[in-house]
Amino acid sequence: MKKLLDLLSEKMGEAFAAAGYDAALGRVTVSNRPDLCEYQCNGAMAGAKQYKKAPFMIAEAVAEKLQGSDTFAEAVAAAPGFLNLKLSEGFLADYVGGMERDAKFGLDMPGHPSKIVIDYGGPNIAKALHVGHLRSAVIGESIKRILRYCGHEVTGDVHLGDWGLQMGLVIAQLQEQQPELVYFDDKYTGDYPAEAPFTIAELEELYPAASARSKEDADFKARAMECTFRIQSGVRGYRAIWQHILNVSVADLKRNYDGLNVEFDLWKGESDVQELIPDMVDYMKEEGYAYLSDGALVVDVKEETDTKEIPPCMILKSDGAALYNTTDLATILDRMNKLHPDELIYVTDKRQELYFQQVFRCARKTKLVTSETKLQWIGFGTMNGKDGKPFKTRDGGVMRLEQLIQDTVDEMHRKIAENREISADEAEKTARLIAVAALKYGDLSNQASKDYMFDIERFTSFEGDTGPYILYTIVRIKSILAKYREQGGNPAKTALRPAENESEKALMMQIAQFNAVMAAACEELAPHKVCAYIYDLANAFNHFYHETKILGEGNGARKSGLIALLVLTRDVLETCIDLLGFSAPEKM
RNA sequence: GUGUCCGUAGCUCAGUUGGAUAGAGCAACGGCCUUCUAAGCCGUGGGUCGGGGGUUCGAAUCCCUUCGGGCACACCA
Repeated sequence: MKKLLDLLSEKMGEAFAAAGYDAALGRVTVSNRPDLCEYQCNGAMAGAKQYKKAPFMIAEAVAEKLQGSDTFAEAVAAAPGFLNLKLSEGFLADYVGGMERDAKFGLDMPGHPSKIVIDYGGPNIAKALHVGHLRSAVIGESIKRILRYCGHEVTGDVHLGDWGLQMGLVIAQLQEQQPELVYFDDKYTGDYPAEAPFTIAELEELYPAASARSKEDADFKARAMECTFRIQSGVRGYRAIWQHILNVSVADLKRNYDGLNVEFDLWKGESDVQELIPDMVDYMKEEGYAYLSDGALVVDVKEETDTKEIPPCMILKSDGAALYNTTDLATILDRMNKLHPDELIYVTDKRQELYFQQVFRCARKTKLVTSETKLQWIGFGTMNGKDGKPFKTRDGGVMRLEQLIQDTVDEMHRKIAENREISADEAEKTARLIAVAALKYGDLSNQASKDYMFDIERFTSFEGDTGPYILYTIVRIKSILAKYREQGGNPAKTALRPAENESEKALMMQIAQFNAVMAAACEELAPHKVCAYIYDLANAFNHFYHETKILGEGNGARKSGLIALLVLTRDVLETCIDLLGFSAPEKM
């Protein structure tokens, strides 16, 4: 379906043309003066100079052409040259009715869907997820869902940090604590146990201990590097223990991401592309892209138009070792070979902007990607505490993500329990659902690129622009529909009718924005636009709800029309929150 | 130093890509439940859009300048 504003602009353009002016002037926007009109067109003012006429004259002439229109119930010229518009209720009902019958509420699917790989999450194995991982997961997941909803073919990859010195450190520390483990016996030739010799909790203890120790104990650091070398050169005991670490970590990561409704299609990591590196490096050398600079192998990525110095992209360190860039480039190569994507999207901390600029330029220059491949990077800001500085625990440490979620669930649980009577089991489930909504909405309602302030009090509040408020609105609708069914009604057999009061019309107009908002959110990879939209929609609904008796409506046809509007509102809201990555309970 | 992003109500944030009187929420104050969830709704107060110039019929939005802050600037990821 055409977007409502495009449709209105077309009609307006026809009126401009009929009055002898350029149809392109007929662009219609939502009114910024709701007291005066519903929609407006400012084209008369824009065209005044071109036609050397007073804008008001143009507006009047155009308004004249719109009299008797079946689209606009009202079209009047206002000084100095605005065209103030009100929609015909019948036209609006037809439009919204069209949405109702469409599986995607009037959102057009692309002629050629894009094949997209989105890289987000980026956890390290053997380390607990912390609050820094929250944004990548939440934003990436939402963007993935939005792109998918808009008709693209999207693959989400978690891109594990499962290679390098961090692995060696963990294993060196384990060897220190349990030297008797069979994995460390070079003479052992039998099978290794299927069961890991540690739990996730024990595993998470190893890295901090090893990291601290390596800073003061040179011998230990040397052993860690030796361990790293052994894993990387495939010594079987070390590979076996590494595999255990991977398995135990991934199982725990899945559990954590599950709790946040975050799902990855691929659980690939840095380790998966290591074997591609030697050939890739050779290729870059042979083709003359890479050269030695201060001992390191680099590819120049400067461009004429740069306003600042862009350092070259480093491929190998001066000691010949690969680094993050190398792995990321090899990953691009791997994805291009296996998935043939049209587009690659990365969701990372915004501090990595320059880094990704280098990697992208390098990938393009060295033809790892085609000239058509779209490379997009989305940098997100820091989650700050109430003091405006990066979020920390009370004692200044890094908070585990699990803890943050649990705190939010507890807070939610407390609020639910004090206001409503529900069973303990129900309360726990509902608290978790609302907590996830509170966290995600609190994050996603901000522009991703900006820092934002994490405030558990505010996010878990049922008042204002919050996740819980959105859920509450949905639950309210569900509650009415449930009662309607109890009374013998069937919401599926209802039909929309033209609005009969202002708040009902306002609700319908808000619903009608859906496809435009979704297209913009998809185009700009901007979940916060979906948040802003459902907040407006929830407000429009609550206003309508307050003014309109629904179940008490005596006129059967009208009641049926109202129920149909409720169903549509609920469906649009639930579709949107699903794209944000959370869901609503039946009751709360 | 270079580059980049940001500065909007006491606080947290929007601002439809240049339009009318700059909007929400929180906090404060006042009103609305015998009626579909009052976790709601309605209303009041609160602003030289960091400052200064410019472009334009018209600027929070575009350009210049200045102040203040965040971040990044090849062998970490």
